[in-house]
Amino acid sequence: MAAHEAGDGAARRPPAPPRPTLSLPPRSADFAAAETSPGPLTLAASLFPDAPSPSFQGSFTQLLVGAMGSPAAASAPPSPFALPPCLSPTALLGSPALFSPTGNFEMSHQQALAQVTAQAAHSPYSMVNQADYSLPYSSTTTSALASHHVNSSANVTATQEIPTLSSHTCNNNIESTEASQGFQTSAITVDKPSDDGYNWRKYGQKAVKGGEYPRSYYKCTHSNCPVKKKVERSSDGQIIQIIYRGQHNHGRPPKRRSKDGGGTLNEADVSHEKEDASTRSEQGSQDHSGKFQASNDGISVPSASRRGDGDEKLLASSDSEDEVKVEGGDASDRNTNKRHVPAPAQRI
DNA sequence: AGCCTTTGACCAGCG
DNA sequence: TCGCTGGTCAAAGGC
Repeated sequence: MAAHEAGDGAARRPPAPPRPTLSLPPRSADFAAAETSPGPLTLAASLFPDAPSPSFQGSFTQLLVGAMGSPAAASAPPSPFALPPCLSPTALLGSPALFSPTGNFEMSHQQALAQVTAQAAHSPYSMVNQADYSLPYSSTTTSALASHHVNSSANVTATQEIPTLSSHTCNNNIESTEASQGFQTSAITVDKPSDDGYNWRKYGQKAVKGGEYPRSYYKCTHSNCPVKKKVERSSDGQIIQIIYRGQHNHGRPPKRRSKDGGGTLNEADVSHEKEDASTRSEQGSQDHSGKFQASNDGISVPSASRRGDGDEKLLASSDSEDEVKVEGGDASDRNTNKRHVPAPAQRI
């Protein structure tokens, strides 16, 4: 491999042809919608018109921050709970059980943890049964979530793709409250960051955050589909964070990989396909009326070195694009070092 | 043959 | 203005 690497650099780049796809305004056009959309709290409020926005917002933010395990949350009630995919903010929002009629959370973090972990246990995000989920969380992310559920911060920060969540599944699962139940934490890590039903092409990898976590960049291979995702892995290859950007402008393609028993669309696929269609149209309106944008770096990455370290920024910051962030693992000790290049990401 | 991964370089935003 | 950092490109190779 060194062969092509050697001559890869400057010779590959002729001097100056502007990159067609990159000659976009800052924050590429893919995410243009994000910039014109209201922030997360706006949507939150729109989802819960009955909820007095101030208290709701505060609670919502606290939940997010608490879930993220960010420094800001450290001073909050102990909140070592992890949000599994199903409990993305939107899922939470869509889960009336989590809210009092007044819009306040009625759950403690511990309660939430119980539900969360229960969902993780029941979640289909497993290597065994990787039924397609609308929200493309990786099985390995789930593994990370599960294995770290006690003391980790699994972040689910959602913006625009949230409507593709299979909230019905989540809500069903949320009924199960046995946190200790069935944590078959498969430590299996696959190179495919997530078999979410969509096809992804990796277009880049970079060591970020001091090189602790190699981040991989994926694009949806569907033509004209703007969706991208970033996948961060821990040194042991486990996915610790997935960040989705944009919306799929197409349905889930028929499964091609038969690795996990696929090959044909199973029932879940079909149902999600339908759901996708419906949620997409829903998204369309949502994009205009209010984009869920709880995600921002300040929240999702508990780091003192991140730009923006105040609660206010956590609340107000909305400069991130359409992102759905899934984070697993223990982030408590991240971001401490300056860049150092670790051993290359392990191939699994 | 076509698709995907790898990987160093380039580019832009930000402090 | 400069350096750092994150995001992306695109050739080469693999499957």
